[in-house]
Amino acid sequence: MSRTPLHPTREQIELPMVLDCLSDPIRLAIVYQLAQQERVSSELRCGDFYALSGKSNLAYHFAKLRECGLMLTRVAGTNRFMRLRREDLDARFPGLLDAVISSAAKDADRLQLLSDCEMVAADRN
Amino acid sequence: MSRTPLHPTREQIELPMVLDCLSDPIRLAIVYQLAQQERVSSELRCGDFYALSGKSNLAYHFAKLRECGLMLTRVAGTNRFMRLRREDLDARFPGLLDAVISSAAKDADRLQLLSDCEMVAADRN
DNA sequence: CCCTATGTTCAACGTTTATTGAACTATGAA
DNA sequence: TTCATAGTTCAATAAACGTTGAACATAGGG
Repeated sequence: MSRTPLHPTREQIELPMVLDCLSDPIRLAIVYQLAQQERVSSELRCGDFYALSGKSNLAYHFAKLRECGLMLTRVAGTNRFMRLRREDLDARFPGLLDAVISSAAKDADRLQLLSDCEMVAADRN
Repeated sequence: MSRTPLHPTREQIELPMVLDCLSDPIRLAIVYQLAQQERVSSELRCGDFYALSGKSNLAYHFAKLRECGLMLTRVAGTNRFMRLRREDLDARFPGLLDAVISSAAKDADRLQLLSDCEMVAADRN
């Protein structure tokens, strides 16, 4: 396991890659949940998303989210804590992330977004 | 040639499909150019985009843009006039289209966006 | 030390995607 | 009618994508 995964610099974040990353339902759900978590200013672990897919598939999506600059991974022991790159994204593409998040919230029932209770349930597991 | 291509209703427009559509550089350039054209409240023909790719490839991208609900095609003689579905998109995903357009404008040099002169040049051809 | 928990990496697979050129359709003009 | 123009459709190709399970790496707890 590499110590700290590579992330692009703020200027290296590209619009098409970000949009492509957000276009996958699982990745959109991950980003959405990370955005919800921002309000409590804490991070989430990979295992918090097992309700969405298997861990190997999640690792694949996490890598995509990191490579395109949407999220940041911090290694702590055997855990990886992740959070949105809110400041970088707002600087590069003002209003974009919020528009996507609130659009996703409007369609929460169509998109397989994890509710808070599902998150807690996955957490208990 | 079918008389009028099928378009999804406003409610059928899905966020992941829209984001995926916008994630392709050619389609993003098309949408960007259509957004510029909104200011003059006129439409654009398929041939106005020949600078971006060949016409068969453009027809493929136009179909994608229609199917995901981003644009509308009106048949007039041998021409097809296209415009953004601004009202529907703003109703479904408030602020999203504008955020994408202005983000694209900021990165105009990285993204292969057609400038106005290139549009005119392609038009003369 | 061994065992478990947490994630990543790899190979394999089937699917979808973007791109190309050729064939086709339909309209309008001469 | 004939010809040119504007776009679509089709078939073929190569590349990228998402998903799966097995193997691997690493850290912490007994």
